[in-house]
Formats: sequence, C-alpha cells, structure tokens
Amino acid sequence: MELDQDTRPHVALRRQRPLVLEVRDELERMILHGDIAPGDRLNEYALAEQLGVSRAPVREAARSLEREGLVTAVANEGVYVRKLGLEDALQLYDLRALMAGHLCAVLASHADAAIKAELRGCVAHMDSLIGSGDEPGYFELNLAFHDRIAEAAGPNADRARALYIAFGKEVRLLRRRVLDGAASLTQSNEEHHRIVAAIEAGDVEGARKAGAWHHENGKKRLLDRL
Amino acid sequence: MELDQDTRPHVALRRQRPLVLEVRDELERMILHGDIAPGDRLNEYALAEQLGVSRAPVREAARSLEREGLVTAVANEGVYVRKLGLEDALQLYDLRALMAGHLCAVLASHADAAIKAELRGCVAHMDSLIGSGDEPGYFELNLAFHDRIAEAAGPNADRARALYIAFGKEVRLLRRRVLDGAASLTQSNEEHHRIVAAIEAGDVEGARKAGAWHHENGKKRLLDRL
DNA sequence: CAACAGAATATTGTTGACAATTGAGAGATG
DNA sequence: CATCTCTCAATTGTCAACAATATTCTGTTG
Repeated sequence: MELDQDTRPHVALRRQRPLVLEVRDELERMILHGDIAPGDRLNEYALAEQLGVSRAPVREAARSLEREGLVTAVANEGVYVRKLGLEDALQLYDLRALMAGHLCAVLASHADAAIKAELRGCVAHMDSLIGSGDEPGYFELNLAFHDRIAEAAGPNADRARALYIAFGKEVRLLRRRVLDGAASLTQSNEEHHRIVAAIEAGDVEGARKAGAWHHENGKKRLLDRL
Repeated sequence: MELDQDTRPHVALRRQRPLVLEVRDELERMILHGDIAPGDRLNEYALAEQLGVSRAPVREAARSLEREGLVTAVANEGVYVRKLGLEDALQLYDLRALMAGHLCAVLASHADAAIKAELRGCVAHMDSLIGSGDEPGYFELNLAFHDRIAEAAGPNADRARALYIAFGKEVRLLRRRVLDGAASLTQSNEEHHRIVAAIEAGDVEGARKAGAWHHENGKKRLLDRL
C-alpha cells in the first residue's frame, strides 16, 4: 500500500529528509573533499551557524561520523577529523581487500548469465580504454566495475558491501596524492580479467582470492612510494 | 545494575566519562540482555527519565548504536531494536568468520614464543576440561581463548578486532536459544588445536583458514537446527 | 626573562521548552 | 455496519539557554 504523496497542506520549507542526515552528508562531503583537514577540530557552533541549523543536529551527525571512522571524539574537548597514520591505512587496505574478496566470492556463488555478461563487457571496455590511452575514463569505469560487483553480490552481502564502501571513504583521509597512483593499467585490468573469469566459472574461492589480491595491490603500491 | 543512585539526576557532578557513553553502554546492555526486545521501539522520553538524564544523550547514544547495527532509526518515528532475520545472522557469521580468520593470520605472522605457549596451554586446559565434563568451564575458557587471539593480533589489527567484537554482539540479537548450541566440544577443541598449530608454524594462510573454518561451523550449527 | 597562577574567553555538555509529525480513537456519514 | 474524516494525544525533531570544562591570555613573581 502506498502512502499519500504530499497532501500536507502547509509545507513551508520543511524537508522530508531528517536534518541530521543532511548535516551528516554535508560534513562527510567537507571532510572527504578536504575542506576540513585531518587533525582539525569540528567546531559545533561554527558549523551549526554555517549550515544554518542548531548544534544538536551537528552533534548527532558527528556521533554518526565517529562510528564511521571519519572523526574521533574526545570528551569535553571536541571531535577531530581523523588523522590517518600509515598503519591505519594499511589496516584499511587489508580489511577492504577482505571485503572485496568476500563480495567476489558471494557473487561467484550465484552469478547469473546477465551479470556475467555485464562484467565481461566491462573489462573488455576497459581494455579498449587502455588501448586508446583514456586514463580518466578507465578510472571511472574501474570504480563502476567494483561497485557493480558489490551490488550484484546481492542482499546476502549488503553488510559486507556497506563496510567495503565505508573503508573506501575512510582511506581517503590519507593525503590523496599517494593514493591515485597511476599503476599499470594493463596489470590492473589483467587482475579484473582474473576476477571475472573466476566468477564466470563459479569458482568461489578463486574469486575471493582474485578480488582480495587485486585490492592488496593498492596496499603494495602505497608501500612502494613511501 | 542501575546508574548511580546516590547522585541525584538534577546535577551531574564530577563525571569523567561523557554521559552519552554511559547511556550508550546501558542501552547496549539492556538490548543485549533482552530488557528491550527486538522490534521494540526505544522511547526517548521514557528512557531519558528512567536513566535520569535528558533526551539529548539518549538520542546521541541511539545514533551510536545505530552505526553498530543494534538499532535502526526511522525518520519521525523512532529507533527500533533491530530484528535479526536468518539472512542477517548468516551474514554476520560469515563476516565474523572472516575477521577471525584475519586475526589468526595476523597473529601467525608475528607471534612470539610467549603467546604461542599461552595459546597451547589454553587448548590443553580445554582438553582437560572436556575430560572432566566441565562444560561451562569450557565455554568460558573458549571465549577467553578467542579474545586472547584477537588481543594478541596486536595494534595492526585493532580495527578487525573491533569488528569481530561488534559482530559478536550483534548476532546476539537473534533469539538466544539457537545460539549456544552444545556442539561437540571435542570437535571444537580439535579446531582450536589446528588454529594454534598454524600460528605456531607461522603459517599465515593456514591460520586464516583454520580460524575462519572454526567460526563457520557456528553458522553450520545454526542452519542445522532450523 | 622564564615560569607560574589566575582571570577571561571559547567551546563542549546538558537541559527543558517548543514545533512538527505520526498514530489512534471519536464521531459523523453513506 | 463499514468507512472516512477530524481532532487529540504521544512522540520525535529542533532550538536556544544554561552549566561545566578546557584553552588562552595576562600579570605577577622568582
């Protein structure tokens, strides 16, 4: 049964979405975008004024971000944008690789023909992008590829997917230049091929290994450019 | 257990720990203990009065518990104790097994003689407890054993440890009777032996497999008693 | 001049009140 | 008798004010 759309008579400026979620998303955006640098303190009053809301939503949003690992709260002192040390980043890479492997494994266990074809087409397209030297295009499609795997893993892995996404956000707290290293696109897509092959073959453990391995390379690249 | 009864709710004096953390822990205890059943709504006003605080700390604590997966919030309606479906529980078992495997792997990569000896003594002790038929004693030591592994994995895995613990709490939202199934103690400790053996041998992937396998059996037991 | 004590300021912690929304029951109507 | 609408109570969303705590600045003292 559907609810009546918007029969509310007096909707002046009211929004459907809870204010705290808006604030949470905006704070997250600010942090990820670098408007607030790691180590900086989040001034409740200033942020509240800047966002045009009271402090209560800001506080709740901060509490939410804390659980997500983007900020850390100190009693009677404030919440700070998390400063990611090298050890933390390495941990995140490990966990993200673990999640990626799990997602690949789950997908491999019940992938249908449609998703197999889609993924195969995806890596083929990436091959062609490499051939034409379109690096930005490759990065974009690469993201879409991994998103698609996570999504196609289905509702039985949505928790793992949520963690996968969260870890991805969190690792961005590292100074960014180190991250988007222009690794060998050829090697990267070679790994994609292996992932898809394992999924198509229904090789659960092979898919797990391939997915995890692909993400562990990100960690290796980070270590290389110390 | 109640909050401090001697201090009147009017003014909170000399509190080091932020109030919201106290509230959070108390709510978590209530939920895990079953005082609030899955599906029930958390009435902010009632809880605030019951705990002798204002609604704001309760709200923040709830937001914190939401990120932990113990409750789900619905806009303009309230937060509900999460009702764990079978699918959710299975996911949690998978993820927890993944984390356990990871912790074992990390530990295997840098375990020193002391922790090896400790773990070996632990499983030996459990063997003797099985021999004397002390089932409660076994359960307790079993918990301590896994805690010890998680702890000994060290600071480079504290994130995985936190997740491991959180998943353990979350899975308790299932009706409990299904959980503490009296599996074969002998088989269980046999698996412990394999874990320790892999750790002692420094066999990282073997330890991962053994640790994950041990936890996946919990999932299998759950499926068996449908 | 360095270092410490103490006031002044800034910021977080907490509260109670008010606005907005939801859900349920009373009453009217076909 | 079923159903629909309207009103009302319960509850969440938001706010601004107050209290407690941390930080900064300043003046004094060795």
